[in-house]
Amino acid sequence: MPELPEVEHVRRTLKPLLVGAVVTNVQLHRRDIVRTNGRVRPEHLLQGATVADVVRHGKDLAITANDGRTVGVHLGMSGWLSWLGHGSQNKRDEIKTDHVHCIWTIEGRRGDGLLRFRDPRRFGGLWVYSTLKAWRDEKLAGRGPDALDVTAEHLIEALTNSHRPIKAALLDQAVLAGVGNIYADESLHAARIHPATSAHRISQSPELAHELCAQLRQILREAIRAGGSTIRTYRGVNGDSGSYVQWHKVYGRAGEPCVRCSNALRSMQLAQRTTVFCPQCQVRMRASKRQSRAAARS
DNA sequence: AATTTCTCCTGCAAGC
DNA sequence: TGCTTGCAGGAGAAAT
Repeated sequence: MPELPEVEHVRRTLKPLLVGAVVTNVQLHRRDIVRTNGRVRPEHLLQGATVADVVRHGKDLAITANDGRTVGVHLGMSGWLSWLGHGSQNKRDEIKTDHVHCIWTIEGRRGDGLLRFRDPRRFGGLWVYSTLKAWRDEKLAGRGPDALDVTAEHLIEALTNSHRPIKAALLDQAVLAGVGNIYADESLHAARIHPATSAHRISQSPELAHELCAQLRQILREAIRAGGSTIRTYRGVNGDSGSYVQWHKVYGRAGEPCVRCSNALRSMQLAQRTTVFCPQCQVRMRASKRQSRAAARS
């Protein structure tokens, strides 16, 4: 389940391998993994191009060429970009050849290799654009700011008058981009906020908004440093597992004692997601009786 | 209009 | 052992 830290780890690994390299061949094994309408030619998927950059916003990735051609990549739930170079250590990749939908042949300064897009569940996909700007304008349309750059002021502004649970708001890519189930739960626990707390309550308290923002950004930075979180299937470009799972305080730990207060962590369904939290030290802020009556009247 | 639920998909694990 | 069932969830569409 690649979220911002996993996608950023992929980007950082991929960038030095691809920038300045030439895409000499493209094999598309499944037409429908490219989500753009119309005919797909190898040139659309960068055949013949020299890679200029690998960029990211939230969970979205883009490989862009010197002439502007850009391929957007979203890993969805089970997407995996892997590098198979000369003398590659990527043994796992050599075994898993099923569900490989696209293979790019790369000739680069760091050596030649194959870049593969594998996605068993196909929640992910590829998008083609003629410019990087088109990717930003179309694919990123409606996305909130990248979670690494989000400010408390933005959260306050975006959550004013929002009455859904704060957890649902954090998962909404229009509010901020890059947070999924793992890092939503982890940041709410770190900030001692109950996941069912109404979002506008956060925006009413600058202190809480700043705390949530600071915890979220710190957790994301630490997770990037650890190479992300490997739950089941996620692997880095070279087949490496993300080690941030060992730092998870709540995700996947229902029933275990809270590291802060030793109370048993609980699990609940929220925004159609399994949500793990500590009922003891994650305080739910409820509306006062007077506010509830006022809300009922309006 | 804001918010929730549904839908897509496969692999894995638990239960019988 | 082999079957069925349930669960995992990103994000856009559909429903409320």
